[in-house]
Amino acid sequence: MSEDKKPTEAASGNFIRDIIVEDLATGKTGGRVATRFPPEPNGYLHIGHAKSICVNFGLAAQFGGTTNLRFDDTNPTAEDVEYVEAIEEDVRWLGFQWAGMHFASDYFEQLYQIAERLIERGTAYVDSSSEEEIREARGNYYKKGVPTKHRDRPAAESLDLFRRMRAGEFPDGAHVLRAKIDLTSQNMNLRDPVLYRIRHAHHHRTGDKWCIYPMYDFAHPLSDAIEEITHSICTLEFESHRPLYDWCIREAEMFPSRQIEFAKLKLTHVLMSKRNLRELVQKGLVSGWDDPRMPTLAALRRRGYTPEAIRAFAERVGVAKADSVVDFSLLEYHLREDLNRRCPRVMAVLRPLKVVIENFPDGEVRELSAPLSPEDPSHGTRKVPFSRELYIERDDFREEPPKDWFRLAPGREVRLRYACLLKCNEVIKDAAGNVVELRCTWDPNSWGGTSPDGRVVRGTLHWVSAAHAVPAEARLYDRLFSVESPGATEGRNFVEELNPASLETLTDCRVEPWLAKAEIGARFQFERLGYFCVDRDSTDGKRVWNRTVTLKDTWAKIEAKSAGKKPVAKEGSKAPRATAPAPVAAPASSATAPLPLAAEITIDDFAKLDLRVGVIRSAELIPDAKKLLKLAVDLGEGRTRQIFAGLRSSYPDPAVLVGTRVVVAANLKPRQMKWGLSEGMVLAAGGAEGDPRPHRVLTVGDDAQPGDKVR
RNA sequence: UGGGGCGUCGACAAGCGGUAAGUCACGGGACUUUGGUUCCCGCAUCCGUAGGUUCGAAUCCUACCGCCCCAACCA
Repeated sequence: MSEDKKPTEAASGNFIRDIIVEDLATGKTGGRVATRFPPEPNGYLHIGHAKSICVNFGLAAQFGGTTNLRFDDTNPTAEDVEYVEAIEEDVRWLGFQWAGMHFASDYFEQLYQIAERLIERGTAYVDSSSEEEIREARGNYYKKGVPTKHRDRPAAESLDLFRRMRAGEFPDGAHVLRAKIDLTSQNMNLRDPVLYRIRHAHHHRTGDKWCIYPMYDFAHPLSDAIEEITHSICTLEFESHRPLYDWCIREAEMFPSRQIEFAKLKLTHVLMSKRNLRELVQKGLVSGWDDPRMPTLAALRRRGYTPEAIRAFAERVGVAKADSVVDFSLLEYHLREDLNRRCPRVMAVLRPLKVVIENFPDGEVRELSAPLSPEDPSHGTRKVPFSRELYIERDDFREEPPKDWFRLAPGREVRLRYACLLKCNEVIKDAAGNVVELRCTWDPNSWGGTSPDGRVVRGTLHWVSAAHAVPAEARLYDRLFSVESPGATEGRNFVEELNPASLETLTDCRVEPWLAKAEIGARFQFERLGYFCVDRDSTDGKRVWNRTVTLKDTWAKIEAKSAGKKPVAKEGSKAPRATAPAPVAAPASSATAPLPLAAEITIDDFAKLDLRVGVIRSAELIPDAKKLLKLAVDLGEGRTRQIFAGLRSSYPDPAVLVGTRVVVAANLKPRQMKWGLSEGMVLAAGGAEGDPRPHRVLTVGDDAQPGDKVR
């Protein structure tokens, strides 16, 4: 990279960048970089397209090049103007500007002329066979293709037919123009691919001017060539089309655009195919293409995602050729990062619980000035009213607080953000026993929220003044699917994998008065809750707030962990069963350490494990391994299995394990380790409280026989 | 019974013969008037497997294994 045009961002390179740098160095493209984003206007753009947009526009921009927006509108029966406008809007929203906007249909005349030339040269011919006949003659992966009877028809005859095809003399399917390449090619795309077909259909741009339309494989390379695109970046599935791409350009003797393929973006917990998305819409499982739970750009925009976050995400994901599925949490990370930087902080109570401050004068209203961003003073401040009756979040009060709880509870003291310290004296319940009100007292010396005497108050709660807060609706969105790969499980429809809690609508929320006139699309952080934006369903009287994404919730994690810690099977417990819905020991794929249950492992996954009773016949330390023990486990299979388990720290003297009846995941793929093959995994659980040992193996009663199934 | 592509930490992903970057996730800690942010620390003796070449291999060679794509008049 000795020349001036090098990547501006020193981020790790990618292979396309390398190719461009190389091309620039050798002057292959005349020092020019031109890319294009070529959507077919037959649907809405989604997050997967966003990556492609970022790659095309990003790469060109990085090298001072240009990017065209080109609609690949060669199939009139599938396409519509409605989509071209939506696509334009999405690209613009993402923050990109195209150098030129084109349509493949603009080139129809040119393309037609090229086709005629091919016929004259004898490299294309009109085939009058039926679709089935052509398919049959084309052969398959193992059978070479054979010519149809029209392959050697004189050029003049083909030309005449082709002109009459254009003139509309024939019905759909009567003839087709084919490239004459190689019927015996191992690449099916080269077995005389169809170049033109007859379609008496109205085109969204050319109207009824044409009744023959070029195929993608013909139109795409030539459109690239016409626009002198230097690097035509597309996805992996077009790799085997590249020889045809090159053939078309060579035969047409045009600008040598080069096709480069990369892996398209896939995300966990998300369905991206047009077919699946349409099904969600048509079945009414979502409210529409821009339902904030959809992966379309229109939906993400409505949900409150920012273009910056999506671009940063795309950059981080990288460009490579390996099929991959990116963690949804990576997208959320970039979203939060951007939102954290830009959003003002405000207070809103989603599930109100009334608090009456008994020692605060009735009717008095104090106003406090609170910063809109504790970190960035440039956001300014706003006024927040404070009075005798407030609302706090229901979730912030527990009558019987768990361990480590530092929010409100009877007799406990918390801080009301920016206001004061507050102590709960009494809990008022309705006839049904529901908590309906808290009677509290405040410390008048703590105004502002400071501790007057240095006493430590760990919890800080958000709140609103009951009389001043404005009612609002909140739509709490979560992932649409509860499984990592929706639709991937055999025999199960993705509809069954929808997350039943993907939308929770709360209609009785209260937000601080400053928010009463927030504009549609405006984004805020509701302190301690998440990022929200105003939905277009809002009315003057009532705003509707979309939750874009929650804040990270360490407390939820702590609570989940302590709930999961309840032992499913204690050491020496009798029955060989692990019935708890939240098993504490998860099968680590690496068998290097029995981990506490990782959140990604679902109950379904756990159910797939074949858990069997095994008796440890020998156990020894591995001299050069920090964590591993080498076990020989008898599963009643007539031999022992060798299993490496990360239990060394828990059992410094492995001899005590010999003879122990343990639970073994028997159907895991054997894993080759440095010291040999590990053929399974011994389940272990986190130690009981106070137990210094990190893990204990799950054991079963003496009556269990090696090989017994554990349920 | 064919052709093409790809296999590096739980997920992405650098690396291009000189001895495994980074990010997310995860775990631990500091700080904190958001259990947020921020900041520290930890997290692949190993690069699908097996051989080979080399002083030296994730990088080169060979074989094997696994996954993805291709037999539309879709794009």
